[in-house]
Amino acid sequence: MYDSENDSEPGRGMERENLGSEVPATVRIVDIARMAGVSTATVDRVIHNRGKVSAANLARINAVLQRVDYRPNLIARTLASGRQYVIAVVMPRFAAGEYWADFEAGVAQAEAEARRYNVTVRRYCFDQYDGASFEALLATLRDEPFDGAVLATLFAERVIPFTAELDARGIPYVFVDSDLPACNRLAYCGTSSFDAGAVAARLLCEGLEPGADLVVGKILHRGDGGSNQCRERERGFRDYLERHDFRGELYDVALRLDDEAYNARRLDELFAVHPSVAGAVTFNSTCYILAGYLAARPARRVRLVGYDVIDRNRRMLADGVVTALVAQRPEVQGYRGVMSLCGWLVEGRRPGTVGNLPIDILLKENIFYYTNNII
Amino acid sequence: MYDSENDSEPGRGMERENLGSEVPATVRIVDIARMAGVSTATVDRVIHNRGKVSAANLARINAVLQRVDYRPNLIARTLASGRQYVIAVVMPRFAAGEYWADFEAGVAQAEAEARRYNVTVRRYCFDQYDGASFEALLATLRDEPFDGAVLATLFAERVIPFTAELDARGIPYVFVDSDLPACNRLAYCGTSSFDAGAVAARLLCEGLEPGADLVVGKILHRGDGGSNQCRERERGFRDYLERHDFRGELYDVALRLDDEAYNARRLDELFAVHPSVAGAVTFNSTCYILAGYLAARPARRVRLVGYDVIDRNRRMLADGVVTALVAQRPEVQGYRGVMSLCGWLVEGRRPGTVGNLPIDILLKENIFYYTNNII
DNA sequence: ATCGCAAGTGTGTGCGCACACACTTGCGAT
DNA sequence: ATCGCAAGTGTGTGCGCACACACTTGCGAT
Repeated sequence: MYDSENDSEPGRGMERENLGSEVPATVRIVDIARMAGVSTATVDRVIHNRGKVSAANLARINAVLQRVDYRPNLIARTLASGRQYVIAVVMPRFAAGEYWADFEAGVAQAEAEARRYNVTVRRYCFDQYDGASFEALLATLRDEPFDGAVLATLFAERVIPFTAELDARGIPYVFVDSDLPACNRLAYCGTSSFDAGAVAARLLCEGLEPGADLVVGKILHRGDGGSNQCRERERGFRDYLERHDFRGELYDVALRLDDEAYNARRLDELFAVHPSVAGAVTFNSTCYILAGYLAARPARRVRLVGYDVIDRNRRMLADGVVTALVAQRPEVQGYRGVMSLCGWLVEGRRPGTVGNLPIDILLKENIFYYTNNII
Repeated sequence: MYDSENDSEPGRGMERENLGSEVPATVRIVDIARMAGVSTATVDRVIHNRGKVSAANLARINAVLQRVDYRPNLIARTLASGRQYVIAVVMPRFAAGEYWADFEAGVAQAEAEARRYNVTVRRYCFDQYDGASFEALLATLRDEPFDGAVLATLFAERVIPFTAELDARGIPYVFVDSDLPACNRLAYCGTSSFDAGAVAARLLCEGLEPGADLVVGKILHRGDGGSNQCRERERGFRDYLERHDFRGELYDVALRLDDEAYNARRLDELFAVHPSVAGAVTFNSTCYILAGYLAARPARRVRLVGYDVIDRNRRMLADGVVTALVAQRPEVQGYRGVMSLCGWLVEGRRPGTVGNLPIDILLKENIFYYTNNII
């Protein structure tokens, strides 16, 4: 049972003398200095490991620190220290309403909060469909000064060697979007892509009759095998089907971002050849492309599951064209990515290494409230 | 497209003189005082509306404030001002693993963060199944000093007159659990209970054949009509059924918290009389009671939907006994409830009045990651 | 014997703000 | 003519900490 009191509070300014061996409610550096019989500067040296302290004083001060459970006043620390930190956020460029716009909203909120701790955020954007642009951006970053980085891991093979450089420079980094456990990251803020694949599979299969086949819609990258995230989701998706004795076929169809006519031709073709298709899935946020096609052909009863609550998907879900969306709180990823780095730099507070976010399920009935995920 | 630069940063300590009519990167009170030709104290009076400023100076200072978009350094403000705030959190008493324990976790995190702004949190707990205990607690609160309150609205009829008292005392308050829009609350942090009822209905009906009947499990309160939250959810639930032409019957069954044998008897009886029952729902977190009964009788194929991811429900969901859970992020409610009040008291930052949280859907496939919802 | 230097140590200042306190001015009451 | 008082106004200090800087001490090199 919980029913505590939690009284207390400093009484600061009242008589703080004559504490004898008592530990005052809130301990300051001067208090420690007095208890250890040294000056505040020496205490400061110990607290910050600046060296130049005699073994005797070091021991004495550490003993006091131990005893009183000193917690520095971060407010005062930030005010006193002019230390400025720069956090680099490496993420895809985006237009309004796209997936990464939500991520950016989280970054922006973190930026506003982190400012008071003398932390500045700097964005570096690349083209998510062009690995070369990412490579070029990394080259730029080699000459940029920053104290920590948030890295979107879309191009996993290129991220990995870069993190080795960061390790060498002693710069901490946090992953978002998908994890690369092999790297020495300070943290990962995102969902388990593999399991998010399984969730999509479950949602898609729920109402499907045994013989049904599926379509997998894909947007091809330039010279790459697709984002790390999408590959992992697909693995999880197929794994689920396998474990649940799915008997149908999966047909890949390559779609284009901005070519509705082309997409319609490809899909018409596919449905003509395979009339048994009764479900469709995309492993990124472009499920609105398939939805747009299906909305115009209501006769085809196709269950459709995709990822990410961007405006266009949201509408299609509310309209009943999309069956379900699986989402991963991009704003939270942006917010936490920056804030976890901020906490580490400013306070030395180490975040949980793998902070897997919940995998959210959105249906027509609950989509309206899916917003406002950051605290 | 986003690809900004965001350079800048103070250069504090460098030459800050000779700024002419330029606005320095970061404006302090002394800067404003200099620009307005007054002392910092006079600026301080204007900023805090302390009065005792001549009309001429007032106008001049306000003009400067307008021009430079002054943003007080909250760090410095907090450090300088010894002002202490107390936030009262009025919530049900709980045991580990119960619903309100999650809420408390959020309160605790907020407490830790708010401490640095000289904000103290004080809990006041009542018995959620006993309206009289709530009434008694409110009586206590009349003599307690606090600067803001977070109120769980289980006993709506008793909360409403109390808020009138708070209004009279000029104390801001925030609702959690369920909203009471008629009150003058600073904010509401929680889900739309009505729509959360609809979500449960959708999840329950999804795989149900037309003629199936439903059971509604309830825990009776002492001398009350059930919590506001539960009543609203039930309204939403029934509304959904009506809108979707549900033809079956709904049978209420009154269960007891700690009397397994009793519950089994009542349920055996009910299923004997109504073998057509194929779905069950509870409108609070006690769905594990029904789940425990059904787990021991695997022959009955009953879809079961409930609320809140407490340990016992989580286990039953993972085991496949519970079909789905609807959840409302209690930790976030606790966290935001306190923090929104904190922001208001310390910074004068007004939160959004109705911050409806997302309505979360948990299935066997995504329950594992449902944790860690606070930032 | 003298100097340089590393290892220790303490004093003083400022971060931006809030607020206590002292002070000035002018006007009405006596 | 003098006093009290309200309305304005400014100076000074401290919140807890970081850090620049000056200083002392002792030892090895010359």
